[in-house]
Amino acid sequence: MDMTNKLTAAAERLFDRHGYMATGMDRLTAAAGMSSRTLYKHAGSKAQLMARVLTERDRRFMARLEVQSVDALFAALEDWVRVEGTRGCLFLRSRAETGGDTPEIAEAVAMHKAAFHLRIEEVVAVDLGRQDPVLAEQVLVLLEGATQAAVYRGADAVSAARAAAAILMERART
Amino acid sequence: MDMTNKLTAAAERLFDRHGYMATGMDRLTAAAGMSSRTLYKHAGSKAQLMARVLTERDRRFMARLEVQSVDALFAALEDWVRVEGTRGCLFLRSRAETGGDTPEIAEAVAMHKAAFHLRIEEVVAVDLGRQDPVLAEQVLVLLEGATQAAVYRGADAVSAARAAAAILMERART
DNA sequence: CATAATGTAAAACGATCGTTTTACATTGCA
DNA sequence: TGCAATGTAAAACGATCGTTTTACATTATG
Repeated sequence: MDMTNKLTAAAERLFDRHGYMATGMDRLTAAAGMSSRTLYKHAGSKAQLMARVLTERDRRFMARLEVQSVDALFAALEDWVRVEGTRGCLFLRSRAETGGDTPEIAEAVAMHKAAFHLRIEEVVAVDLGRQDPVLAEQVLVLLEGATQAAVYRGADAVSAARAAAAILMERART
Repeated sequence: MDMTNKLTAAAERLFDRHGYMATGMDRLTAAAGMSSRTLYKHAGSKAQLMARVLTERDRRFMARLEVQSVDALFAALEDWVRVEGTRGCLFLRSRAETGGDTPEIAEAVAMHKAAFHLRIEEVVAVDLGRQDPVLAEQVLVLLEGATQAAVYRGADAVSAARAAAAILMERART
C-alpha cells in the first residue's frame, strides 16, 4: 500500500469519526505514519485531502449500488452500515462543516449526489420497467433517511426503510 | 430582547450557516453585538452556547409538531424548511462535528431525538387509532430523509416524502 | 559512483483558537 | 449619594491551527 492510499484511508477514518474541522494535521500525520512534509507532498492541502477522501468514498459506495432492484439498494445500504458504521452522510457533513465555502469539497459532494440520484433513477427504471422520477425521489428520501436515522435508531431504521420502499414499489407495479 | 436571547439567536444562525467548529468566538461577539466578556457571562463556554442553541431549537421545532395527523407532520416540515432553510439537521450535524465527545452537545441531541421519536409514535397512534412502532419508524425515516435530501434536492424531497407517508398510512388503515 | 527522488524529524511561520483579565463607563436602586 | 450590577473595549493568555522550511537519511537508477 503506497503512501497516498495509506494517507487517504487514515484521513477518511479520522474525518468520519471526529469531523473535518476538528481533525488537525498533526493527528493526520500520526495516524498515517508519515511526516508533514510527505503528507503535503501527497495531499496538497487539507481541503484537497478531504476532496480525495470523498472521491474515493464515492467510488467505494457507488460500486455497492451496482444492482438491479430497489430492494437490493437497501440491502447494499444495510451492508454498508454494518461494515462502515453509522455516522451519517460524510458528503453532506463535510459540506455543512465548511458552509459550502470550500470549492474542492463542494464540488466532490455535488458530483457524488448527482451520481447517487442518477443511479437511483436507473435502478427504479430497471426494477419497474419504466421511468418514475417521483418514485425515485421517494426511494432517494428513504435511503437518505435510513442513513441519517441509523445514527441514533440503529439498523432498524434501514430495515424499516427497506420495507417502506417495497410497499411503494409494489403499489407502483400494479 | 435581552442579551441572552440575542446571543442565542445570533449563534444559531452562525452555527447553522457555517458550522459549529468553523464559527469563532470573535464572529459570535460581532454578530451578537456584545463584548467577549459579556458573551462568556451569558454563555459560559462555546459548548454550552451550542447546547443552549439546540435546546431552544428543539423547543421551536417541536412546537410545530403539535399536530394530530401524519400528513400534518410533513406539512409542518414543509413550513420549517421554507422558513428556516435547508442545511440539514443541526442536532446531528453538531454531534457529528464534535465526534459525540462534547457532553453538553451530545445530551441536547439525545434529548431532542428521543422527543422527536416519541412525538412521531404519538401522532401515528392518534392518526391510525392504534400504535404501530414499525410504521412510526418509517415515518421517522421519511422525515429525516426529507430533511437531509432537501439540502440538495430542494422542496421536492419533502413533498415526495409526504406522498410516500400518505401511501404507507393508507395501506396501514385498510 | 554520482545523482535524483523520496522519505523523516523538527523547528518555525504567522494566524487564529477559546478564554480570561485589566481598566473603565453606565445604569438602577437603597 | 453611593454601591452593586452590567455593560464595553482591548490586551493578553497559552494552545493549536494549516503550512513551509531547514537539515539530514535512505534508496533506486543512470
